[in-house]
Amino acid sequence: MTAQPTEPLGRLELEVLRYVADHQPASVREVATHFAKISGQARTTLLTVMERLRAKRYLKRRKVAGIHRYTATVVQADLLRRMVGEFVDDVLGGSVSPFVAYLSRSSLLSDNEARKLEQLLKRIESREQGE
Amino acid sequence: MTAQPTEPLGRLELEVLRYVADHQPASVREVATHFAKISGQARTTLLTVMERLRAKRYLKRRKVAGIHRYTATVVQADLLRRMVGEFVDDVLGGSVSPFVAYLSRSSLLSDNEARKLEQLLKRIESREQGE
DNA sequence: GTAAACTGACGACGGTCGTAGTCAATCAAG
DNA sequence: CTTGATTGACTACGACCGTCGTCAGTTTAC
Repeated sequence: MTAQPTEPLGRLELEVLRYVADHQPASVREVATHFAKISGQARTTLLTVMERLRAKRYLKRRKVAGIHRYTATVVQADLLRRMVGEFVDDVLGGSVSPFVAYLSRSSLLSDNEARKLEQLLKRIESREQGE
Repeated sequence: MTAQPTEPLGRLELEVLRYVADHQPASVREVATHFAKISGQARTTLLTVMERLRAKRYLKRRKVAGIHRYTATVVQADLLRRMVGEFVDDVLGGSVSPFVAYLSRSSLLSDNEARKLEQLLKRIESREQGE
């Protein structure tokens, strides 16, 4: 396994990384145009963020026709999965049940589904202890 | 509903808040002693963090026998649920599937359970679209 | 080929957070 | 009481991050 980048990311950094991952290989201009539209940042802001992402090894770039095109160094699914793990550890203190509580009340689930999920998670929780 | 505090929290702030919530009403000294043991911070660091938490309305305090005792203003379960929501929105971009991916590979689930979970998720995802 | 547009390197700044020291006030012990 | 420990207000500082301007170099369009 190639050494994964592990530095923490800020909110915008994360959003940018996600956007790039979904539109690779992306130029600064493209990304900047997108974020200008949805949240108004200046082009250089995105340039900076993308370069920081590159310094942190989440992005790499290569010059194509005089313009840098950025791509993610990590498969997005892997990244997200790892971040879920960090979140569960750091924020939820290792317990997964708040997630279920969230899902249960999010109106994304029927009562029946929520019950099933909770059952499932109960089993998980009991195993979680011995970590 | 009483206006919930909504400011973002840093990692330590969160940990402290959790600790206080689990040991209320807690004094600075108690909290500081705990964190000194597990991560080595100075007493004044905890004082600062707890006061910031209070400024953000996550903690309140009252003087008992000459010493301030802090308590959480929010039920921990509610707090966690809300943070899960923020996490899902900000980090996962509104989709719950990375969470399931995490669970599936966390060896906390049997293959069979993972299958069930993924089935459940599929139903959720199809509804998630129109949010 | 000259002007206009675009690109990217660099520097900067303010806010937040983790960190902690200083110092004054308070409390407890002799 | 006087003294030593405890408590808490205040100040500070560095790292990180979101933010962007400037400016020089490059590419494009006449």
